[in-house]
Amino acid sequence: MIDLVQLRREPDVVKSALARRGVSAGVMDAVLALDVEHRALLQESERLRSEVKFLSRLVGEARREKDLETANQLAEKSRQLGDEERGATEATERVGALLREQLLSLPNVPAPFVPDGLDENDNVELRQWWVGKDEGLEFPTYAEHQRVPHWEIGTELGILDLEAGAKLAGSMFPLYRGDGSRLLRALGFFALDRHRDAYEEIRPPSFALTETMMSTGHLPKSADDMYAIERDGLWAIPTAEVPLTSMHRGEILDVARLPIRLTAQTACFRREAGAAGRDTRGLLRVHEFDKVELFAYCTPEQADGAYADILERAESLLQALGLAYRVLELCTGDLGTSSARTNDLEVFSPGIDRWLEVSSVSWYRDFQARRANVRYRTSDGSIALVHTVNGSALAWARIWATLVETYRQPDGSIILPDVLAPYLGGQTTIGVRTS
RNA sequence: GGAGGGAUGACAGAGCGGCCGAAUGUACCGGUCUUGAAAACCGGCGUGGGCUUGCCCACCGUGGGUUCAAAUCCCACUCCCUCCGCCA
Repeated sequence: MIDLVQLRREPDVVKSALARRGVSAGVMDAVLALDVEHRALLQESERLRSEVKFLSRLVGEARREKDLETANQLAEKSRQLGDEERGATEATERVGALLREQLLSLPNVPAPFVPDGLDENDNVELRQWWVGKDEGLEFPTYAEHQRVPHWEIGTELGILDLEAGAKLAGSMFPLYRGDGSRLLRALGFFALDRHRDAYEEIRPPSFALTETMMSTGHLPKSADDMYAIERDGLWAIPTAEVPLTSMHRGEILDVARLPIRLTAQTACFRREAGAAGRDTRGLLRVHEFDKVELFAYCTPEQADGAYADILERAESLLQALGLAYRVLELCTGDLGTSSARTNDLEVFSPGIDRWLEVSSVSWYRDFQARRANVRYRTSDGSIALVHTVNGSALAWARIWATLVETYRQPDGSIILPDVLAPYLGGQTTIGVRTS
């Protein structure tokens, strides 16, 4: 949620910032008008309330002095005012709810340097990385045996069984088996271990309350993109960002504790409601995938550092795995609702000849903290909203796909990067022919 | 799933219709004293909102209700604790 006080104080600044994200001036003016109306109603209902309280005190005093006649008169007057107040309060709440609803639907103010644009085509590529780039090597040319899509490799080696997954839960619910399942497990352990030096590992619930979903901005906007368990009022989390952002909901943190850095691997559930028919093959787009998330609660001053650290860690994982990738600065049109700035990492998948998003690092400024009411006490005793920053490191389904394609050998087997060996009992090959 | 007990400020813990936004203690901040510290003493010490910046309003788990007036009474829900049952 954006800052209403700021909107009130510098409407033109906020208006022009949100105009970059396609919010019309008319919408903003409507919000401002609601705010004016709300405050006027609030003043009136508070005035009435104050009077009722004052009269009630007099009733008590009159009673104590046994002046029942005065007491009854005052009580009658107070009752009338009370009726009036009830009406005023109802109106105030109705307008307040409307205002809040409008405010919740507004996106975050983008960082000044975020490029203008309509959609993903206007994102700006910042850099690319591949093995040997520093030594002057060109972008890798992939051989024929690497130009095989992962779903074919998976079937051939018996490590990915999409039909079995579909049988159990419908299409786009993958089932990994044998060494494929072990590889997935290894990737998660590998990443979590690398973040252990600075991030506390969390294993949160996979479901969250509506209130929790509101905090991150996933509700009310993205309800159709999430799985709901209506009977119990729960939603399946689309990312660990959801529980991590709400871990300190409603708290006032001591500034000495900041930044609080957390990491978690969870299953991520996505209905992909708007993506029917797109990227349906293999692991490109699935309803459930595992992802390690990095997260930080911090002061505004710490936000840049926290952001850089998360981005660096995500890149470092890709480099350790030897996968070619590029870094994008998302344009205003492709930015998530809650985000002020986002960098996507896309890995190059040779089997399908495409860049695949495997990480998204975002700075939310105080947008989520305002919804979730996460604050901190500064050294001078005042209270301010924290900033939240998070990023994936990494989303494993697409990494899994890219790994088996990139490291496929002429004989069809896979030789994995050595860094994974400790997590695979020393094994680095899949599908080696022993004969 | 059954029975009972509970939820009050950072923490502990009073209050159980009327100056109660809330006693008291601890912690914390400032001061006096001291060479310094501790102790002692004095003062301060929740959050959010509105406007005429001095006042007003809201908040005692959550949501309703009763009343002139609710932390206090009634109803529902949530969570925690104890016991029983079931269970990986």
